[in-house]
Amino acid sequence: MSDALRQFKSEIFQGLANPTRIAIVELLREGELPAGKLIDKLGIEQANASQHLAVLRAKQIVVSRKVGNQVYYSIRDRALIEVLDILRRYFYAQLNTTVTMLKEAARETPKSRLVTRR
Amino acid sequence: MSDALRQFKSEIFQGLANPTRIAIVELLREGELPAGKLIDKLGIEQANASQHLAVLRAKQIVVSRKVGNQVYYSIRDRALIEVLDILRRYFYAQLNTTVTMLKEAARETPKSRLVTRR
DNA sequence: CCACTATATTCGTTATTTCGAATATACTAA
DNA sequence: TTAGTATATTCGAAATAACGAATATAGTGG
Repeated sequence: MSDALRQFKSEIFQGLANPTRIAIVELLREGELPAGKLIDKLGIEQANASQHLAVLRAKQIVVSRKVGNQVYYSIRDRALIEVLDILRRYFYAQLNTTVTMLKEAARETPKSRLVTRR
Repeated sequence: MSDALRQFKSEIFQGLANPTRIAIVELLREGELPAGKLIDKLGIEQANASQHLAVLRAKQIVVSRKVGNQVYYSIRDRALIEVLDILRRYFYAQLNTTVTMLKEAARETPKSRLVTRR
């Protein structure tokens, strides 16, 4: 695969590599919202929200349009929602795996060993 | 959605937010490889590759198993490959959009204006 | 034991990200 | 014009990431 494509992918990931920005994308899942609404729901500083929105714009994850005084944001491509959905499933799959492993470990290992081991 | 899930997602994205690490994941797409093979194909410093592998392990993106002298890496969950595929399609979709927009702009705007604008 | 190979970790440096505070810009309404 | 609201940008500090050089660890075969 080309370097350009790898670069592009890593920039998308970088754009989403922050819990606040994920929250923003998820708030936009149902459609566009003005920046002010986002700030209210996120409960963070206005400047900070605006900075995160700038990152999302720079990485082409969202687009904005101005309406009078306000700026409406929306997700540029539904593919990104799909990505988040995949990761949600992935998260729960991993959770199950972890829990299963813990249960097995508990069954196989006498309690006394659990305490003193290593 | 829960904070924990958002945190988890952002950590996955952080894990993939680097072209070298994307290259690693793509090299592992067809199955496991020992670290040495990865280093050869990536053409980077051994220490650097090992550091990136440590990040991928920490974010639970890959798993490793030791066989004698070597450490074999593989992708923990195919879902991540799916994510990369979605982004590949997304990349080309965006490319098309951009090209189309450039073409339209060129048609609508006389050449003289393209030079002097702003 | 020693020497060798494969991989990981630590360290120091430089670059990037994140945040809040302050400031700037753009729009509306009077 | 001025005042007010919505949003963006700049600045400086603290935290985090990335890299190569050096070193450490674990495994294999004499």
